[in-house]
Amino acid sequence: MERSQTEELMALQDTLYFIGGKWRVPIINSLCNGNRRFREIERSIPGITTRMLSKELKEMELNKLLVRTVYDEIPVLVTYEPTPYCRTFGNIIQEMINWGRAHRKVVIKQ
Amino acid sequence: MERSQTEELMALQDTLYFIGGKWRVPIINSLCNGNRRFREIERSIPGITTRMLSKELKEMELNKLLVRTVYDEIPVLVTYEPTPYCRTFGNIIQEMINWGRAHRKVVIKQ
DNA sequence: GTAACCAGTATCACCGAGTATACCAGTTAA
DNA sequence: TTAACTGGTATACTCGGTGATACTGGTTAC
Repeated sequence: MERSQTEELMALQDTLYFIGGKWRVPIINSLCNGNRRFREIERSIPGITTRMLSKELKEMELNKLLVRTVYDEIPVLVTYEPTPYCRTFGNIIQEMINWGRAHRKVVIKQ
Repeated sequence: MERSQTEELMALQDTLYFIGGKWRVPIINSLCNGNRRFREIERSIPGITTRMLSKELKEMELNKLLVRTVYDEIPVLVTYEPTPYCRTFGNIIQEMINWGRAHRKVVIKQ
């Protein structure tokens, strides 16, 4: 019981660390919703800057959360494809959406 | 479809905003695990400082996530009790624990 | 020819979440 | 009487995540 409480907490904190900042989860969600191109993802997340999106996508590629592909067409075409690993986060995102809907209220954001 | 994607994103971002920092979710988890007293909660979350715990608990009381009760015993006894509203976050926490367990790996934290 | 799109990069600057450390008044156990 | 516990408060500091803004090189549509 004492032991399992500690183990639970560690798992929880790993997940929180993975979530990290403000944009990782919305980006995963956007990818899972079928958005693939840079500007497409950008438009699907109002408020995000190209800088933050670019930074996150790079990190997510390193962490095997997505595959970036450059097609040698003219003009150049770049796609971001979520990996199966990325999609394992789907349950949490769904629960977050459910909770957000259920507890909709006035929330002051900056 | 376009509309529902936006609505989904808003719900998601509300939840992320609610989670806020590093400590809110571990504290909710600790309360849901039955911890009630200040030092008890503090000990259940290695790494947290009294300052952060105090700050979070105050905010959570304002947000009706917990009820703080002072018992006029000697010595004074203070308890923090999670509200039903607080407990609605349980599903997300459980999913986070599940994900963290499944994707256990070396994660560099500071 | 110019405006708008794509896929980003480059700087600069901020600010607040989080850390570190010390302290307090009261109580209890050895 | 000294140490350790309870339930916190006070002060100072840091640092990195984020925002704002501008720019690039190429392409396409009007």
